[in-house]
Amino acid sequence: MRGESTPRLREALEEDIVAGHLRPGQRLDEVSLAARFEVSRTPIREALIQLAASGLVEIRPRRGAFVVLLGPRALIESFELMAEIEAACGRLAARRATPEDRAALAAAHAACAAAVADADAARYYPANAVFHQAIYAATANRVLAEEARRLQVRLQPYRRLQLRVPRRMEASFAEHEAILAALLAGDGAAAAEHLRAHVLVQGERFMSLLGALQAETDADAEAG
Amino acid sequence: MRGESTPRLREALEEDIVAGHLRPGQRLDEVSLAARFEVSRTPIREALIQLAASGLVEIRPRRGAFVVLLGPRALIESFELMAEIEAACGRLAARRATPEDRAALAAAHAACAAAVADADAARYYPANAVFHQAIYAATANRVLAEEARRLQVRLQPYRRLQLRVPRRMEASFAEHEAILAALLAGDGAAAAEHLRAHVLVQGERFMSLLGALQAETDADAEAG
DNA sequence: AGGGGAGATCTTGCATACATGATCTTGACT
DNA sequence: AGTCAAGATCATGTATGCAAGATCTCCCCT
Repeated sequence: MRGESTPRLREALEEDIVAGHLRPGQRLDEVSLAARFEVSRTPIREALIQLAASGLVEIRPRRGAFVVLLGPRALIESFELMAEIEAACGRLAARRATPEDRAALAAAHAACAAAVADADAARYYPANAVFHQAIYAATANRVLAEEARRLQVRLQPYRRLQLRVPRRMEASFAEHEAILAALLAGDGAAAAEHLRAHVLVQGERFMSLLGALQAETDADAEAG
Repeated sequence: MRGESTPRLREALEEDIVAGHLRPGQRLDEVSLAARFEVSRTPIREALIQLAASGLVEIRPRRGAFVVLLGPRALIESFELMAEIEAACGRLAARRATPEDRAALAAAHAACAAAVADADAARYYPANAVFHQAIYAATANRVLAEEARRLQVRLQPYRRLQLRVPRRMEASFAEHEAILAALLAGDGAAAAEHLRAHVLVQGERFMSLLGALQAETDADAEAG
């Protein structure tokens, strides 16, 4: 067997979780996964441990591994942390962005604009992620950028639901405009504030959506 | 063998690294560790993977595990990230600290004061860590607090060297006074600024210390 | 004498085996 | 009929075995 199957497994599982193929709360059985990927339990276990460390999976001793299901409180707190991290990125990026960084930011913003023009939400969300990653890169701080990226991945499974929030895409894009302007103007404080608000409002809208979905689910449960 | 040896191993290794028993850059041989802890390689491997995820260890494929040795650039970036995280903690803690949180902050500060009065650096540094953790706790955001704690642990092996910076303890304590005052006054912006500066200055002093030590080592190498 | 390469040795990465704790099933009792 | 307990069943946690890559050594060649 050629080596290095663990990284492949980790990426495949991460992809499945982030893409929503594996739902939050779902149990991840080592034996089934081993069968599915045609490897032994050992590399599966190692991949699961890594995913647990990155916050996508929770391992309960002797009980198994589960796709992390963030409760309302943990979700709020995670969005708050994300808001602070992104604000920090904005502060630093505004001061340090190189001409290349600025070009990348503008290009990512343009990609978002194209998606908005086509009202193509399925294209907007990846473009949005790229825009944010361009901000991380412009901080010239890889440790910070990596931290931001990890949090982004961790929240990805929940962001997907936002596709259902009406007119969220247009609102998000308008916020991006203000963020980009502040960044290009080198105004760190403004960029930080716009980013903080941008992420927090996402979190809030998401939470209210979650409440609506929960009510819906409860109603279904009663009806059924 | 009764189960659950991996968490114990992880903590023991983390302790050894943070306490400086295992030096940055040192190789961690699975077989030796297994012999030392009287377990098989399997739980050792799993503990190492977890430590790699928390940033204390680096695993190079097919090459083995090494205690992470942050280069100058990564160190600067890590301190910068820490400064931003702590600033965020300060902002939120100033607004949200409960009476219990305030009491804990005051108590931690008093412990620092006692160590300063006795000029006892060995006691000051743990007390300092407790003070900062009290700030994290006061944010009422466990996700953020956990993130801060993880970074604190990650930088711990390097902070130890600061014991050698002259009058650093007094300077640190003076900065704590300003931080505590802002927190108790509910002034989030001031608390954030004081904390950011506090951590950044730590990082800067640390880096210059590192430069001095490096020069010393080089001189020794030439002399030897 | 120094550098490079072939073979030996060692370590990691993965597979498999086994034991213990968790879960599920079944049956008895209230 | 419902509940609880004991046994069966199963999954996890750990140990051990094995193959392949990395490192080290030593010798040959320039």
